[in-house]
Amino acid sequence: MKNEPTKRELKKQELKENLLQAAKNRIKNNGLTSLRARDITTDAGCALGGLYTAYDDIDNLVLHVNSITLNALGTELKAIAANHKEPVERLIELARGYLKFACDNHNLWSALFDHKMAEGVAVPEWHLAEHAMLFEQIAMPLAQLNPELHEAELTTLTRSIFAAVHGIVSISLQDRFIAVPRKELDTQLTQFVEFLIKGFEASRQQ
Amino acid sequence: MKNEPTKRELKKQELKENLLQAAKNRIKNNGLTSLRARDITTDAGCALGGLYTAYDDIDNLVLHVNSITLNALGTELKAIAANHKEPVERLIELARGYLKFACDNHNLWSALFDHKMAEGVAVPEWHLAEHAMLFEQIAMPLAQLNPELHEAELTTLTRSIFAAVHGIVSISLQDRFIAVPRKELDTQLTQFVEFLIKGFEASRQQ
DNA sequence: TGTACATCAGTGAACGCGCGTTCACTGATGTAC
DNA sequence: TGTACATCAGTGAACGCGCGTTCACTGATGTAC
Repeated sequence: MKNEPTKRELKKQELKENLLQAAKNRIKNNGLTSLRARDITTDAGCALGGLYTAYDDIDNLVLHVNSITLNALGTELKAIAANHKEPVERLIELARGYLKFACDNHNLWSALFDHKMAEGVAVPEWHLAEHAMLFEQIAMPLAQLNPELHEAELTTLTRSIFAAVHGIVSISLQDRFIAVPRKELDTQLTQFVEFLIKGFEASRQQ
Repeated sequence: MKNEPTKRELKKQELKENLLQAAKNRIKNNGLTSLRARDITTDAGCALGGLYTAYDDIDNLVLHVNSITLNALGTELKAIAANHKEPVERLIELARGYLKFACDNHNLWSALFDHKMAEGVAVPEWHLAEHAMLFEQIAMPLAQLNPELHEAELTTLTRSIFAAVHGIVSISLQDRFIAVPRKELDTQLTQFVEFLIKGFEASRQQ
């Protein structure tokens, strides 16, 4: 017969969840850099050592927070895709959605890119799959726009467009460079993606 | 009368230079993350404390290394600009040059972006000026392409193009994502900038 | 030029702090009868 | 259902390490006469 979750298992699950939420909120409010095990466990209401019964180490915990973030982003982008069927429009709205998400969740979003795995430790498979899901959102309208595109070309183009949009969003949100008002940034990004698609279509028609 | 540099001043200058080169080579070979004061001073042939007679702290030393890197990049880009007068071609070659530089000086180039100033400490003016010099290289051919562009538009467009190219180069050189062969990357980047300019010109002619 | 003193760049051992991780212990939960 | 024992999740003090920075000291360089 199927095992009921025991009281022990329930408590463990609850602890994991508490730690996860505590870590997420810490990152959200103070950024990844200042994340400390002691703060997380204090917030989660358990002892310092408790963290290590629930997760292998802090890296592992951060990975799970990033997973939540990535899925939240995925959900938003999928909603956008559902609301904009026309491919060009969809691509533009996806870019705008990405900017919005990055602005609204600045620290969580930064953690996605700032977090480096310990040397020689590979990113787990399930996390890579979550990345792929996002790329899929860009690849679909692109394929629709150019049905004759080969698989390899599509992958390449998807990557480049993501990287370009990410680059623009990224540079604008860094303190390193002069901040641009959110509204203006949105306009710029929209324009940029329009240029890009226009250029892409133009070169196709030659 | 003008003071000759004393023997003391000469030695001090030599020490500064040794430390600078040692730090640069450490970053070049092992990356910014694993940079340690002890390694630098060992390599430079001075005692640990010596570092603090020449530079305020490690951050300051890294800033000077980044300055060297930025100027090396600037020199290469200027040479490219000099060799390609036609604006579209020049923009493409600048992008390719940026990719080449990033590949050839991976760790030094990464340090440019990975290095964060200590909280609340601003990047010094002279270093910001070095940034501006690079943007200038992009802005010039863009202005040539569209003489009627306003100052603000030009700045904006320059930033976006830099950010997009940087994003593509950046994502390709991170271990996080699957590596793309250098040669192929070069082709992709060239294509991408071509699209961009084509789209930009098309939207101008409307 | 030579001597005696003053300065200060450079030394390196020691400090100090942050902080992730461990581990001997304990008390709540589970199991056997 | 109740009792006695076994297990193991969770505890938190202590460990350990890395590493930037300091500071009392010294020996080379500079200065005064």
